[in-house]
This record gives sequence, C-alpha cells and structure tokens, in this order.
Amino acid sequence: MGTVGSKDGGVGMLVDKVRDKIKSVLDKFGEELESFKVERAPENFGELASNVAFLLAKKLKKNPREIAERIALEFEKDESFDKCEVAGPGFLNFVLSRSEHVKVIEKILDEGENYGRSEKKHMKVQFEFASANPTGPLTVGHGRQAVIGDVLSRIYSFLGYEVQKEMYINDAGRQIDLLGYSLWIRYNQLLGVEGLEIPEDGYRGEYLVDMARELIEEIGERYKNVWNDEVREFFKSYALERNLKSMKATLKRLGIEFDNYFSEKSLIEDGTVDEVLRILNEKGHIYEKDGAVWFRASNFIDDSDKVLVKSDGSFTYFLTDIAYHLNKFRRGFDRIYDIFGSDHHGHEPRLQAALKALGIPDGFLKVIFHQYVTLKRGREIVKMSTRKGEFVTLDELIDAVGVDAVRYFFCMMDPNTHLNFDMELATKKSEDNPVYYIQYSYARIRSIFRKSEEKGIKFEPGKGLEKLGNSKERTLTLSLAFFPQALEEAAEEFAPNKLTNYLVDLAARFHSFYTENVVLDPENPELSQGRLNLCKAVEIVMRNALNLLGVSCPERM
RNA sequence: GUGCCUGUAGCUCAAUGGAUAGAGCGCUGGACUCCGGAUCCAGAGGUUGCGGGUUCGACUCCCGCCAGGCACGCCA
Repeated sequence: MGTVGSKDGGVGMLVDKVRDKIKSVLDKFGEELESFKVERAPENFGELASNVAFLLAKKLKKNPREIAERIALEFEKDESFDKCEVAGPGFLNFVLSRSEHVKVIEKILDEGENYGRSEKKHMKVQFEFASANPTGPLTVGHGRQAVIGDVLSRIYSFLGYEVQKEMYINDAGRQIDLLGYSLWIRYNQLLGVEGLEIPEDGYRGEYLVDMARELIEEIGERYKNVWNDEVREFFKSYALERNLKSMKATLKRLGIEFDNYFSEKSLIEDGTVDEVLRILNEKGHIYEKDGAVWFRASNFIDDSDKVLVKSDGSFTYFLTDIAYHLNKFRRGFDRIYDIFGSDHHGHEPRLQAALKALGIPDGFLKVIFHQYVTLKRGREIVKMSTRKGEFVTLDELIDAVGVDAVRYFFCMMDPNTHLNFDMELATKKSEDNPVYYIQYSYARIRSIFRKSEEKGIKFEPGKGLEKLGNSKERTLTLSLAFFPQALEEAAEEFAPNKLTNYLVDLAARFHSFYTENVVLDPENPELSQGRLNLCKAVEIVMRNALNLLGVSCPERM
C-alpha cells in the first residue's frame, strides 16, 4: 500500500485487524495478492469493507461472490468480528467486536498527543516553499503555498521523517536589480528630482514609496541624483533586507518559520554555479550559440534547449536553480519536495533534465504544484500582480479573517484546484465557516469536562468503555480509528485537504453523537464514564489534527 | 498553435477502477424546561462539460472534441 506507513505497519487498528486477517486467510488458501482495499463501508454496509474477492476472482478467473463467501466463512470463528457478510457482486463487509472498539479508545487515551505519530523513518527530506522573490509584500497566492508547505512539513515530521523547511532567497539577478533601481527612483522622486520614471518592468508598488520615505529619514539626501555601482549595491541590499524582513514577519504571524534560508547569490559566490557549468560541459550537455551558453534539454525531454549563461555573461535563474539542487543533493537529503505555483510548471521538466544530466538519481526531486488563488470581494475579482503593485497582501488577508481561517481555507481544497477566496464571505465569521464548526465541537467537548466537575462526575480514564456500543458511539469510534489513515493519505498525495475533510467529518459525527446521547448522566455513572472517555479520545484526535493544521483549539468560543 | 491544471447538485467542493456519486452553504419542513441551538434531524435538488473506447464494473484509465486558468523569454 502506502509508502508512508505507520508504526503498526499501516493504518488504524481496526483496518489493520481486517487486513491481517484477510492476509492470513489468503495464506491459508495458498494465494497472495499485492494489494487489496480495506476501507470504511458505506452506511448500512457494516463498518469496514474490502474488495479482496474481486481481485482474487480476477486472478483465479472465478466468480467473486463465491470467493467472497469462502473468505467470509473464515471470519465466523474469529471473536474479533461480530459479523462478516457478502454483499452486492462480492464485497466483504465487516463489523468489529465491541472489544476491538474498546481497544481503539484505549490506544488513543494511552498515546495522547502521539496518537497518529509514526516511528522514525531515518529519511531526511526537505520541503522548499514560499520562495517568492523578495521584491515586495507576500500576496495571497504566496500564502496558499506557504500554508500548504508548512502543513505538509508538519505532517511528514509527525509521520517520522526528518524534515527541513527551507526558503530560497532569490537575491541575485535582474529582478533584484530592478527592485533596487525602483527604490532609488522613489527615493529621488521624494527628494523632488524631476524626470525620473520607474521603468515598464520595474516595481511600482506603494510599499517602495514608504520604504523610500524611511530611507530618507535614515540617510538623508546622500544618494540624491547619484547613481553608480556602489549606490546600486546599496539600494539593492537595502530593499532586499527590508522586504525579506517583512516577508518573514508576515509568515511568522501565520505560525510559519523556516529551519533554513538559502541565498541564491551564495551559489554564485561559492563556485557551485561554475561547477555545474564545468560538469555539464565535461559531459557534453552544453554548447555556445549567439554568445550565450545553452543546455541541451532536447537530449532529455521534448523541449527546446535552454540558456544557462546569457550573452552579457550573467546567469539565468535556471542555471542557479540547477546549482541549488546540486547543493541540496550534496547536503544528503533522501528526497526534496519543491512547492511551486502552477505558473512555474514549465520549469520542472527542464530542471529534472538538468539533474539527470548531472547524474542525480531519478526521483530525488518531487515538485508539488498548486493552482493560484482567485481573490474576490463579493463578485468583484481582484487581480493580483506584485510588479504593478495591485494586490491584496497576505497581511491584509490575515487582518481581515484571522490566522485560523487563513490557514484552514488554504488547506481545505486540493492544491491542484483553483481556490476562490471570497473575502466578503471569509470576513463574515458566520457558521458558513468550517473552521468554526470544527472548533465549536472542540470547545463543546472541553465544556463537557468543565461541566463534569460541577455535576460531580470525576473523569476516570479507561473506565466504562464496555458500556459503549450504540450506532453513534460506534461510528464515532470508527472515525477515530481512521485518523492515521487520513494522515497517510494527506502525506502521500500532498493534499492537506484530506486532513480538513477528515476533521469536518469527525466534528459532524461528534455533534450527531452529542445530540442523541447525554454524556453526563448521574443516573448512569458507568455509561457516563464510557462516554466521557469517548469524548476525551475525540478531543485528543481533534487537537492532534488541528495542531498539524496550525489551527487553534479554543477552550471556549 | 503546443504543453500542464481544471470542468461533478443553484453555489463552494468530496469521492486510492467498485455498492444507491457524497458533504457544506442556500431552499423547504421539523427538534431542547435537559451536558453550549455557532448544534441536530428530514426533504427537494444530478445525463459527473460533450462524444467514443477499454471491462464484470468508469467521475476515475485511453482517444477526440468544447470551455476556463496557467505556461511556452538570453524573466524568475
């Protein structure tokens, strides 16, 4: 099945129980199957279901129903199962015994904040994300990438990987030159110098005017009408530092901090870029044409050759990025995950080609793409562009809807789909908001525990679990057992929305349970204890999940 | 023109080749003298963009169209 796995060799306990049993039955039959499904059964089809009979039927060229019935017989003698039925064309539907359900809750109470965590995998991986050009404030689009990267990092870490979060700083190249020059122009404009205009492809955002104003306070008119190499470097590095600082501050508001920041310029200065050129040259993968140095991408992929060194002698972003990945490889990572906006998708094939040319193994780099965010104010679509300076910044969005909503909303949809973010709706803070729905269920549980003391029912961990067993209790417990599987799917598919979907479902099942069952009933102390324990298990799973999402767990709302 | 992503209920989105395609919002109608009604229960709502193909079985895989987004630079 999965490559991620957990310390029990896969997923939730109940699922493992079924899986192991099926395996042993197959073994008894002298058969073997590479993989088969064990999943949550639809309503009215038991608790868990497997498609194993279909797969075996295909292999043996027999009737799936007959095979399913033979397998089902083997389950009748097993005390861990209350029921095993054949349904439809050959599905196997299982109902687990009460003692198996009890074990789930006991395990969660026992493991607490470690429930769902996997043992160390001794795999060193890196997530690189939010590597926006430090040429202006982070936009909403960057925010989506940052949150996805941060949540995936948290999940992978929880699942036993050694994870490093890194941000690449594009502090070399033409964009930074333009940034510095744009700032110099704003500076001079404020000082009353006439006839200066920011170039067409320069940075026109208001933030540079503010920055120039502060710069004047710091250094006065020292660089008025002065433009030379020294001044250029000064404005470049000043603008860069300031932008970087504000980017970090914004991300920190969202609870995102990096383990490492990596400078593009350092790759030029330490010779890695030259080394890449040398290696590629030795291997015959580059050539000169029109005064530029080209990479033979066409030898590896269906694409045209790409420039590495421009005719003016400067390096392309592509070249430094190759050097960057060579550096990552040498740092000993087992795997690199780059998170890119979809507008960079054309970059991946040639980067992969270059890594291949350098002799870096296939599969070292995995690129995760996310589609961009369409920001709306009501019906009006807000067009975002850093360079023109028309954007709603990530900071503004956080101001408007809060950290929890921002993080949750960026996670709640498949990264591969376009995200419509209606600020008007998000600022409503109404019950439309799934994050409130989930947090409300958490606060409700906390409230029950506060109430329990008032009612004189002291919570006793592990007590009364055998009293549980009605349908709401069972379905809720089943959901708890699926938490590790939800995490695994989120990790394997790089889809934080698997986790948000899991949480909404868990919250709904809790609310439903809560409505039908009185938890604190002085007339039934044993049952009250059982239900309190179930609530505690839900609380633990919710907290673990919310922590991975970076969303807060309110005691009260 | 070429490549990538997307197309599912009125809207926003789910559904590792499986059972009757599911949630939320909105709409209609119900539910606390009781642990938090920011909740719950029920109902209406579908030719999964269109057309072929693969097979026991397709929203899912393959081919061809249509629509939207993105990218096709000696920008990053």
